[in-house]
Amino acid sequence: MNSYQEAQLDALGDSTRRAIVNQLLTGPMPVGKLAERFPISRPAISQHLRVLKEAGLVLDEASGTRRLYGLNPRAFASLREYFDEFWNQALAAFKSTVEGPQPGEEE
Amino acid sequence: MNSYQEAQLDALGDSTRRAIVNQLLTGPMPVGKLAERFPISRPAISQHLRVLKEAGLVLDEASGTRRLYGLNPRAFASLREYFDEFWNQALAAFKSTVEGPQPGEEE
DNA sequence: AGCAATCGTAAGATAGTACTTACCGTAAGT
DNA sequence: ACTTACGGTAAGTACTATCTTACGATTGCT
Repeated sequence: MNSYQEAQLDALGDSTRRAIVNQLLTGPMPVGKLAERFPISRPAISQHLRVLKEAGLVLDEASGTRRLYGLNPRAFASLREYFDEFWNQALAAFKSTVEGPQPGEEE
Repeated sequence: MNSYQEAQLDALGDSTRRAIVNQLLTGPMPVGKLAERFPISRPAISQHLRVLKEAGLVLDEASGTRRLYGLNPRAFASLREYFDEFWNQALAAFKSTVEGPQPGEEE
């Protein structure tokens, strides 16, 4: 029900950002190191990281001239709960269909 | 790890499609009825439904001249498991950071 | 202080995606 | 058979987001 998931799902709607997140699964990483593993430029990675950060999916920490980015476990716990709840409701909606579909209900 | 989630997250990366999914949470609905509740045209809804269907998030069933669309509970169960697994790994990556961050590990 | 390394941001170009209008096919009703 | 209702598809347009290049700011090193 929360509106946080809106931004999170928007952020995960891009395959490059999902790849970044997967890369961070091995542990925090500075921007440059991260960009080396992708065929796109470092600023592009930086922009993606901003989106992920605004969505709360990643956390950043300055470390000298570098900046480490890592996953935010709480965000993924939140998403898990979201789909847990969603699955329950979807199942209920589905079952009510099988038992008695009322397609032509008026507004 | 499955590639199914790729298409599913792509599909859920659009706010209109998320709104459609939320609408279907109350039960299956024909396309026209669904389109009435949105400020965009029926073909637009139809196109969104195609994306959702290809991602396996919704199921459709012909009913006379109408076509009922409903949520696919299995897809959301799959997403829930995905984030469950993901959360575990993210947590592990996060903990290993706190205990001993190795930022300058060479490629 | 000067230099090198790392990263964020701005501006512009490119590509992708969503939307509309128009059209066609199919099913039900008269 | 004709008409109406419903929905999918095609083509074209508009918008949004992604990417690149260029620049500036901050930190650490000598």
